[in-house]
Amino acid sequence: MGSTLGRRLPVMADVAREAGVSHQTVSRVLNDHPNVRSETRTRVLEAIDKLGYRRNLVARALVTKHSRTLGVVSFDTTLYGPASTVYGIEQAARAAGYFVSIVSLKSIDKAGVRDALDYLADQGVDGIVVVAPQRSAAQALADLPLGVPTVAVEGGQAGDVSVVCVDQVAGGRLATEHLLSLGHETVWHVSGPSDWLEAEGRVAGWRAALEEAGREAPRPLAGDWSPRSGYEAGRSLASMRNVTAVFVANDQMALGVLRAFTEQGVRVPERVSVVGFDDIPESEFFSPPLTTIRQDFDAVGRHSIEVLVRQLEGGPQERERLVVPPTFVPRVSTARV
Amino acid sequence: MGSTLGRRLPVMADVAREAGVSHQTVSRVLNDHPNVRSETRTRVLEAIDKLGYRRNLVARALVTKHSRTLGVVSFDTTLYGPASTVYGIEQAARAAGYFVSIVSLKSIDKAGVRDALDYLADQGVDGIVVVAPQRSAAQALADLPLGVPTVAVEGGQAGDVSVVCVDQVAGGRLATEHLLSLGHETVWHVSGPSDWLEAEGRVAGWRAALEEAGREAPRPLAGDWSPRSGYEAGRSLASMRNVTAVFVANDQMALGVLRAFTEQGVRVPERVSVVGFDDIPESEFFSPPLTTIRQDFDAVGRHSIEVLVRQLEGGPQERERLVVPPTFVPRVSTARV
DNA sequence: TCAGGTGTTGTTAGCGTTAACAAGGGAGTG
DNA sequence: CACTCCCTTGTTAACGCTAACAACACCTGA
Repeated sequence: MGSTLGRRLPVMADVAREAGVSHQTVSRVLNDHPNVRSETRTRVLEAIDKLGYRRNLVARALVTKHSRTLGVVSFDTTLYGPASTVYGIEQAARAAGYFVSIVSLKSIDKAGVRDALDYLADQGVDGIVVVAPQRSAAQALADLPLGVPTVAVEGGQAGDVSVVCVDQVAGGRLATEHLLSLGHETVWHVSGPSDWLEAEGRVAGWRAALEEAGREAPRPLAGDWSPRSGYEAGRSLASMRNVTAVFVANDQMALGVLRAFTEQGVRVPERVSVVGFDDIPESEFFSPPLTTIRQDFDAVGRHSIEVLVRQLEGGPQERERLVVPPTFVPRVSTARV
Repeated sequence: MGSTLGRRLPVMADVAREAGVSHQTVSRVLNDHPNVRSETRTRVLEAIDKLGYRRNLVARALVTKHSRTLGVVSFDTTLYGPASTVYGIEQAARAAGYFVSIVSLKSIDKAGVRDALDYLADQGVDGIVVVAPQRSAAQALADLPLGVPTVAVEGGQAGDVSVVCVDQVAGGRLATEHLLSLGHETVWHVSGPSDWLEAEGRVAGWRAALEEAGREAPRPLAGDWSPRSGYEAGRSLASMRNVTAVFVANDQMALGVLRAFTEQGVRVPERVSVVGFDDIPESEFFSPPLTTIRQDFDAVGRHSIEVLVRQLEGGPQERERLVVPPTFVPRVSTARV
């Protein structure tokens, strides 16, 4: 209403004049200050409504020193994991009354992370969530003397900041133990890129489970998370007669493995069992439907905001470390020997 | 480093004092004003460096009335399409010197879109990109008298705002004509939810291609983009002996269709040919690899920012409409009858 | 020599809000 | 009835920056 097409937008003073009070009283009404007579409050609210006034958050931020904006630094939000995490972050942040400003990096070298952090700090964000799944990113974070409260997601033992992550080692164990329990002699592994903490954790869990069972760990095949790299690993594995069980570090690569097996006439799960990781929405409809380890990305996103907001509003506390457990999702790509 | 742990951050006046100039001169240096003696400039830059000064963008925004922040409203950024589009938007925006503030909606009713737009306008964004793939969202946009320059992505004929989109009708044609050219009598269709403009465009293209070839269009099966809905459609289709060609409105549903066919012993492409839409990274590794229609989401994102920035920096022009053509990606899920 | 331009710098006044303090009026208490 | 206290409101001063204008030095040409 009160459209005032070409004219300037109403400011607090305009509302004050309209309501016959001082601008400070308007401010009090807007900020739910207790000591305002209810009749006055009503009058102010009516004036606000009449003029179509909206408070200027930039001016507010200037004086309060809080922008109510959180920054998010992430790597390739096209991937399911980061996308879901960022989604969870955004939802939780908005629910907590914060805006979210995003920086998606294409490469995660130290300089990239540093730039992103500077960039966001310049903008005046109140806090930052860094989705730092690579060793280099976590490292960069650890080295940075940042003036803004920060939380790392999937960030390993990242220096002095709080961390929220999924227990990758437990996930790797879960997958491997499941395969061993089906009677497989040993379990092969297609890993993620070695620079990634998640990849490393899964390898560690896989290795630990094998060791505990007194089995030899075969040399892992390295992938890069892409279906293609899984496909290539799958071709290698298909040619080895002694492979009966494979733990693949994510579902996309598992898809590639399945494809390679299909092409080579290696039947899953009859001849080889396959376990993936992530539980992307597609895996249930792979051929065959993929047994996998589910990561609750949404929970990770939400928790990261909880930790950050607690830090923001509760003053400077010591850093936290929150671990979200993965869950086992049995489907049909695994079977007894 | 001038770390000044407990102390307040340096402001322009501090730099001015350090360099022995006025704060306005510091401002001039920072804004690349031409009329500054190079010796003075050097002195100021040294002072900035020494004090570790960073300009306060909030204060700057208050006086310039530009926040150099763009808002993005999107629906479920967990899906590959929106995620890729938003990624393209973010990259392009940052390259153009803008921050990006994101709002991901869970539901796209009119109220949701309106709230998101208000929310961003409050924050003081300079412009907004709305990824509005649903009729209701586009409608909401059309009805809103918004004070901020706005661009719609996939927004149909959205009222008075500029639109950037992929030519869905052409995509539907491409898929259907391909199948007809392989000698199929007719082409069945698994569509997206009817509220989605993209779904509607694909149906229209499919129908047009069939009509032009003088073929009867079978009743389309409605899905909701999810693999599961594709799976269910696939089960229906598998039971019909006269089905030889199916155009599925996205790759995820196509995966479900393939799965259902596999379960029912319907061989692809020997008995039925299947074409998808989107070209997600996984489709190349489906069983069989999926023939599909590729959407260049990245380009869409980039273009939307180009249009928006042009509008922002070039003053008020008339609205534009930019259409990105889809491309055909032949793989092995389609064959001659 | 002086008028007029040009390049460089400084001064002042906001931008729209909240914080801090001041002030006025009515109720409660001795 | 005087005094205090609290509730309500107003006044003034920041927040850190840019815009607009003023001022001064220097150079040019008549």
